[in-house]
Amino acid sequence: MVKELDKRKVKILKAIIHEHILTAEPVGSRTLAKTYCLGVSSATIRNEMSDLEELGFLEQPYTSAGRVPSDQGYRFYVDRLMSEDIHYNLNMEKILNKTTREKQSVQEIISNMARMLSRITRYASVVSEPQLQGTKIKQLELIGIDNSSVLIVLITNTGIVHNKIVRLQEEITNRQIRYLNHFLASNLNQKELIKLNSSYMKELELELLKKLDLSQEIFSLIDQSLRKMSHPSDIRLYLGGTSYILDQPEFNNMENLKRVLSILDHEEMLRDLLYNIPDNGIEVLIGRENELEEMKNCSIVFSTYSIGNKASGKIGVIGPTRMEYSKVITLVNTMAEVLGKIILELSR
Amino acid sequence: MVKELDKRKVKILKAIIHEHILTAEPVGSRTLAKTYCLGVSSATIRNEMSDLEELGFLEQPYTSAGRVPSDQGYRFYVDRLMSEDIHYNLNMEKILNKTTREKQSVQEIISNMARMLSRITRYASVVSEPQLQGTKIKQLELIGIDNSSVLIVLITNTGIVHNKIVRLQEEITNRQIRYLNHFLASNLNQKELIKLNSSYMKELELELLKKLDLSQEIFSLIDQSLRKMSHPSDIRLYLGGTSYILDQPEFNNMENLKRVLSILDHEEMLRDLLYNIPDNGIEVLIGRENELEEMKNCSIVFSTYSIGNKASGKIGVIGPTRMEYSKVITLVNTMAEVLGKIILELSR
DNA sequence: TATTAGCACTCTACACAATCGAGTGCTAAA
DNA sequence: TTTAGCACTCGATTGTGTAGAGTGCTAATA
Repeated sequence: MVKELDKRKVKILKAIIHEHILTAEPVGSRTLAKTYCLGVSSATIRNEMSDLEELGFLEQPYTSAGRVPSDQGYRFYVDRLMSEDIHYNLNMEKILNKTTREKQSVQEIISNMARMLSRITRYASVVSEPQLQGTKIKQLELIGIDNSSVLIVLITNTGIVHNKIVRLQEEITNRQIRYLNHFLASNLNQKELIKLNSSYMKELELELLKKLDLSQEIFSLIDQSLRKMSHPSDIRLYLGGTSYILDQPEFNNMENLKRVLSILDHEEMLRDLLYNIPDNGIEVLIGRENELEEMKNCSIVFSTYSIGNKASGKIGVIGPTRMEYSKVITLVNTMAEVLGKIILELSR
Repeated sequence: MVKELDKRKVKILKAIIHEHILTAEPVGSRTLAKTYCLGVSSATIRNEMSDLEELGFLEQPYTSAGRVPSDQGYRFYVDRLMSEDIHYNLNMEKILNKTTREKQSVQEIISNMARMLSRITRYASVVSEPQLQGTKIKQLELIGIDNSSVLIVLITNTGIVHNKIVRLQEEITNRQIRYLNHFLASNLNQKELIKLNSSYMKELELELLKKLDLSQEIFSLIDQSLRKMSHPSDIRLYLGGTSYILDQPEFNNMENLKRVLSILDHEEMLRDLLYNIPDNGIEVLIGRENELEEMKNCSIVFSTYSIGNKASGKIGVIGPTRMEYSKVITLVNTMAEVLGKIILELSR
């Protein structure tokens, strides 16, 4: 689809993108000729720029202004040009390892990661907990609170703890709870959450009822809770650095700003956004490439972190289209890797 | 300290405050004379306004502009004048009761409360979990995860669940965990968290070690975790409607906006702010009355919700100084009451 | 003595014009 | 094919004038 660009066009496009990322202003041919050693005059550059615009890589805010990279321009940059720029020094990994490998719960680590990521990039960051879908139950245990309510505690092999209080219509004894715990431990521990479909659960229920004189209420509540806890909407999101958005000149405009912040303010929207990102490695959505009209001036750089070899959670950054892609991408990649490793290690 | 104002001055001050809350603009004498039936001419109002300014209740953005209420002006309004305005219809309570009393955990209810509060007031809202300080342990239970790590689950009588994974240097058997659970249940359940000072815990530790062949490690970890879980910094805050701030004309100015949003972005700051608010009923901090320079253009209306008769958590609103105090105060009050009641009911 | 009409004055906001300058596109020469 | 040169465009900036809302003061009035 994309026509090949000759070498000089590529060079110029790249220079324009660099300059624009730096200044946030439209880039003109003279500035370009002066500050970058392109070996041609501004007139030539002008002609090339005109071509690049026609090809869709650049945009002109108004006649006789400089050019600004289009979404397609950034896309080309990210896909083809950027790799040459990645010199970003990544002993980062060591630093991350050190600072996060203190005695912390997985959830604390994730929250810290979000904070760090936004502090380093100066963009807003979002990190999700590991999905429960792909993970196994490490422990499922009931704790009796009083004679008609119990706390269901789910610990996954990824170290995430979920809990839910359920209230029963009828009473339950400690003996029954002990039996249930025993039963659940032997039938559910080490099972993958995703395999607990309703037919399997039905089977278990029947088996349980044979052995224990207890109405089906408690079991169906456990079933429901498990379903709820492993539902995407129960996965927590951690965000950091929302207010960095304000530092970006493109959001000096109240309209744009309001749009973006209202998305970050609504967790369910954010969640939708994340879950529409495919799971394969790093994913960059530039401008209108994401489906939210409100985010048309934003780019989204997200990676899936994996625990072992299971796709698991998302980590990434939301910033203006004029983003420092090379830095952000390497950083997000590294952090995704480190996060996956840390959680894996903790879940050993 | 505050000189008594004669009746007419009060009437005028009140009119100005009303008008300014409505329009967000400086209020002039002519407008006032026309729209409010004050029975005097604009000239008289001018004189009175001049006096009110001298007394510190009004401010003038620049010579020959209208007047704007000062912090002191709002303070006077809130303390002395507002009560007459509270007609805000509060079958609210019923609505809240209905919508929130579904099967939800305390944490979900709190989070919903924050959302509701901001949606109704159109200001940013913050709700904190109940403090752990004043509450009792309902259950403290260990769940073995593998032979060197356990999950400590704390359930308070207010229905809040905290948990923490601890990793041990040495191994621990299921039998030991069972014994520990038994021991903890009989010694700690129903105890107030605040009474678990170190001497009491020391005592328990000695007693435990007599009976169980286990190093002191696990017990001191439990002790630490309890301390950490009941520490203020572990109490979660739920905020809602951050982006409503953008709708307020006083925050069209980027500087102000950035200041406020960066506070809302930093949980620890917010926490400080909340914890400096005294615990007696509703508290209104107007403009510079709060100690954060960044929030000098904001007012804070917070109430402490109580569970039974124990002061417990905070619920409230952050908005511009030009706030609809009467509405917000009644609303926050009601929500605090309802929230307290719901949690009490759930913790029965 | 308190109130008010009247008036001069102040200051912002807004609209309009002039100017500047960075940038373009085109043309013709190298 | 490249480039120097030039006319042209258009936003940003600056300046000027005006309208209007508001004030404070003074003198007249009840």
